[in-house]
Amino acid sequence: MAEINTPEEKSLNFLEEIIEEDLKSGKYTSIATRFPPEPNGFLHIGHASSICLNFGLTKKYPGYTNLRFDDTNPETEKTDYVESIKADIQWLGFEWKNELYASDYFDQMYQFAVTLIQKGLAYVDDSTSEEIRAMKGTHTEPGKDSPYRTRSIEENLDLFTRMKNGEFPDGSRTLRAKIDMTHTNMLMRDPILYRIKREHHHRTGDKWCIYPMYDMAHGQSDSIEQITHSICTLEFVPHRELYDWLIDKLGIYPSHQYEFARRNINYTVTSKRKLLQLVEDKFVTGWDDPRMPTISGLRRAGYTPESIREFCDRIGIAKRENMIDVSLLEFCVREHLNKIALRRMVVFDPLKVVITNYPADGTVEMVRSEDNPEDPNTTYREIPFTRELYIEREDFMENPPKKFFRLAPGQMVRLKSAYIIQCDEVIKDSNGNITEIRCSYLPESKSGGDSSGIHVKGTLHWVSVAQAISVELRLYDRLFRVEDPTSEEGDFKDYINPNSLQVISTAFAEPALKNIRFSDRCQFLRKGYFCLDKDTSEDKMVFNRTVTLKDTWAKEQKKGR
RNA sequence: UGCCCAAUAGUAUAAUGGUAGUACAACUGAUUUUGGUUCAGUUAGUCUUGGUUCGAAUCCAGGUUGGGCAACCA
Repeated sequence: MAEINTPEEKSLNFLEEIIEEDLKSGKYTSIATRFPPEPNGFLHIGHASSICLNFGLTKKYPGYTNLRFDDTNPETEKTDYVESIKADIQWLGFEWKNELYASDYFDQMYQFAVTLIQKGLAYVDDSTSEEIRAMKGTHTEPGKDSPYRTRSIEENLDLFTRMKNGEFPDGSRTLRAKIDMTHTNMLMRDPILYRIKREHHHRTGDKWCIYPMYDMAHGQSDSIEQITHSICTLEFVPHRELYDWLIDKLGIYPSHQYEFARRNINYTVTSKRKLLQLVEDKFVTGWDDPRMPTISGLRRAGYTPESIREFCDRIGIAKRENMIDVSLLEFCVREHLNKIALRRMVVFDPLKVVITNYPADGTVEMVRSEDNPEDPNTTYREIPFTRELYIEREDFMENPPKKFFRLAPGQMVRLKSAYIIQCDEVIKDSNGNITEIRCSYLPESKSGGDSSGIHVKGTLHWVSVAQAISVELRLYDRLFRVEDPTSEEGDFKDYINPNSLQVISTAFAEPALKNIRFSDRCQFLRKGYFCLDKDTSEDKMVFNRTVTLKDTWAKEQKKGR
């Protein structure tokens, strides 16, 4: 990526400030961060923000970022998810230093637990989960000590070993930290460190029947990897006290946890649980459905890594609750696509136009049009122009309102890269439906050599009937009809946008579209940005709409109504 | 009636005791062979009450509002 070396005027976010201070004071000479996904779902746009943050920090400052799968709950975790997560991070354009797993450290974590027992800081509790909950107290009442809290170190050591050896049934015993049952921070009221769970682990198989809890695993993994800045979301703030307590009592490398606010985006949801529901209940076709806010969904929709990185960069990071306008994401992708997309003409809803003064002998005239007017070195493609064309049905009105710059009886428009035409006659069927428009063209108005002296306000996209190829279009819109489906009454699924997908099975495209590859991005003139979908087959090309073009005319019409 | 975190235009984010700025959105206008792009402009903000100070978005105190915390989830 060619970064322009302008003087750094952009202000630092609060983490960059902390890091610069740490570097300046000599606390660290380089930093280490990690991205710690749990492999139990697909990555979404919120994760992209965290990825850009963690990897971005070590791109900006000396250091590196590890990818560490937080796989301490074998019940929900799968290798499939590991693969999709890796692919998504790479697609976003980031490289991790080491690919690691919390499960790599199970032996060390077990030793840490033993150490705590030996120091009299952990004990085996025989209480049921109901009993533990009951003794935990509430926000306003202190908890009560478990009757097993005073067991001897020897007994705890023996019991914990036997827990590991599989001598006790699932859920019958836990290892708990011995802290303070009256602590104002509920997490410090003797948190559970280890539980018995006979579950096949995606990496360690059946080696273990006890697994560490998040608090016993995360900070310890950070410490083992000597992570300097462990960045997580705000809901982990109360965990920091326990994070620090464990590192302190264990006397291991002091990683530090910092928290930022997770990013929320309107008109969508970003909770793995809800996303999973949308997939399972078939509201979408899969995790990579282009309407999903997952990285794979955005990728399939045609978003570019550059545009997502730009978006994450623009929204920044902070510690306050937020709801980001999805229009910023759309702005970022339009901004990038405008620079790189190949211009093509596709008619979504055809209306036949016959140029009555054009030769009726089957003449095919090739006109030239730029692939991208934004590119000073643009290439060109040839488009066949003939007597019979299709234009967009919405581009013609028999009784147009004021400011309608398109085709209407007696009105003139330019056909992009071709000629100016004038509408002479409207042909209707017996039901009064318009079936054809008869026009005349101005031969001297050809693009590139226009000597007609006539200026028209409207330019239309078009395709030649005989040479048109038919393609399928999938027009995606936002998944929800309300900004925040989670805060509405009832189930969030009640607020799904019923028109989030419109399929046009036969649209008419200029022949050059045939040569489009999967890596290409297109702008269908006046319609939006599109990319080839994986459902494309030998007989039919399928295109997904990434985003529409800004449409001030549509806005104008809405105001009128 | 606990503990923790936060509060700046509609949205997001700067200003780190000294001119409240930027981007998106919205709205005007100019340019345009895409009603796109580009360009120019407009609207719009420090939660509240006190205090410290020559001076407060910033520091302090009280209040208000929003969020998190009582899974053998992460």
